[in-house]
Amino acid sequence: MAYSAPRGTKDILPQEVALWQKLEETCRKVFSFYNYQEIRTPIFESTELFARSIGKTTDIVNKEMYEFKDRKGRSLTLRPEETAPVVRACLENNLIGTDKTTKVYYIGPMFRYERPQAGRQRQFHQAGVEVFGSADPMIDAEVIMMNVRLFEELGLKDLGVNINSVGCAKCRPDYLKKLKSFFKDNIKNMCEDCQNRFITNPLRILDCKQSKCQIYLDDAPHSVESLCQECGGSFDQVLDLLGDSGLKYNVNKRLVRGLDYYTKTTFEITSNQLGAQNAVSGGGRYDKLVEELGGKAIPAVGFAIGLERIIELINNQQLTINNDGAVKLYIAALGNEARKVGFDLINQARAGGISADMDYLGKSLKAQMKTADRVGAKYVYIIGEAELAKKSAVLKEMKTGEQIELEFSALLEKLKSETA
RNA sequence: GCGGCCUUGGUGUAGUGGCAACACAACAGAUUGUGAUUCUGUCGUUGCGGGUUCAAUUCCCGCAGGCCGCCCCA
Repeated sequence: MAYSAPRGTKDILPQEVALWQKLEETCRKVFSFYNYQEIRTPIFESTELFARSIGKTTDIVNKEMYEFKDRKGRSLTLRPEETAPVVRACLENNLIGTDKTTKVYYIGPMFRYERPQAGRQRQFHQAGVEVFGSADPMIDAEVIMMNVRLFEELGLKDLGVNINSVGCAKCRPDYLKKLKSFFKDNIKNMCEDCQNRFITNPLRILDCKQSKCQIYLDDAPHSVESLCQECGGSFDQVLDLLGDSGLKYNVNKRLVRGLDYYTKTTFEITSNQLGAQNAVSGGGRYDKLVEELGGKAIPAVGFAIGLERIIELINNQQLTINNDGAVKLYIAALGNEARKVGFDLINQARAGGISADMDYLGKSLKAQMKTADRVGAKYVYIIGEAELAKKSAVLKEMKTGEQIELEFSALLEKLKSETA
C-alpha cells in the first residue's frame, strides 16, 4: 500500500456514513428542542488559548496537542476540545453577556496525540453544548437531562450517570490543602505519577488506579465534603432537580476530570460495554473560564459526547437505522445510440425529482441487471436497438419481476405517479 | 511515554524452511438482449527494511501499522 491513513485516524466509508448522519441529525434535533443553536469554529486556534483554558499541567496540554508553527512563526494547535474555542468565538463576536443566557452546540473533529486503542483515536469527533450566563443549578440539571435524553433517543442502554462537585475558587484551595496534608506522610510510598501530581495537581491523585496507591485513597477526603456553602447548596439542588425528574444518577466522589477549568458540577456518562475507554460523554460547570479568557465573570456549563464511542455502542447493540439511498430508476442500455437516449432519460428523471443512474462501462445486459440489483434500483428500463426505432421499451420492476412496455415519453409520468 | 498480542488476495481465515490452501465478495463466461440460485474461470512480489540459510511467507533483529492494557480522556 503506497499510502495509508495517518496513525489514529480513520476513513468513514460510504457504508457507515448513513449511521453518522443519523447520529448527527439526532444530536441536532435534540439540541434544538432545548433551544441550542449550532456554532462552527476553526479546526485550529492559537496554542495559548488551549494552554490557558485547559491548564498547563494537564496531559492534554503537556503531551497530546497537535501543535505547529505557521509560516509567520505563530504557534497554532489543532483543537483537542471545543469548549475553549467556543468561549473565544462567543467573546470575540459578543454573543455572551451577564444579562442573557447563550446556548450553543457544535459537532466536529478534535485532535489529540495519544496512543490509539479501542475507543480512542487521534482524530475523533465530538458533539457538545455550552450554556453561558447562568449560575442556576437548573441549567446544570437541564444539560445533564438533555444529554441523557439524547442517548435515550438513540436507543442506548445500560449507561451510568456519574456526578460530582469539585468546588469553586473559594473552597477548592482549602480542599487541596486538606488533600495534601492527608497524603503528606505517605506520598513517598506512592507511585511516581502521584508524586508529581502531589505537586502539580493533587486532585488527580484520586483518579490513580495503581494498587499501591489505592490503599491510601480509600480514606482520602472528598471534594464534596469541603464545599463552601454556595457550592454545597447548588450541588444539592442539582441532585434534587435530577431526582425529581426521575433521572437515575450516581454520586461519584472520586470523579475528577482532566481539564482544569471545571468548577462545581462535573459529570460523566459511562457505558459498561466499551472496555477501558468507557466514558461516552463528560462535562460540567466552568464559572471562571470566560473571565480567564478575557471576558466578564460569566458562568457557564457544558458537555461533550464522544461520537466514535456512541457509534461503537450502536453497533454493539445492533440498533439499526434504515438506509434509503437506493435509486428508483436504473437504465440498462445496449449500444451507443441507446446509451445516449438513456443518458437523456436519467437526466430528465433527475430533473423531475426521481433518483436515477445508469451503466457507464458498456457492460453486457446481464451485468447491467446485476448492477441494478445490487444498487437496489426499484425499476430498470431496458433500451436496445429495437427499442430505439419504436421509441418504447420494457420497464421492469425488480422486486416483482413484472415487466411492462412503455414509450420513452411515458416513462417519467409512470415513475412520478408511483408513491414514493 | 510504557507493556502484551498480532500483521497472508477486497474481506475473513488456513498452512509449511523449498508448488501458499479455503470461504465469501468482486469481475468474466456457461451459444443468440434480463438481476437472487448452480457450474467454470480470473484476482496475492504472504506489512516494510535488514539478517541467518543453497532456499524464508514460515527462524532472528529493526521499523511501521493494528488490537488490547497502563496513563489520560470523549
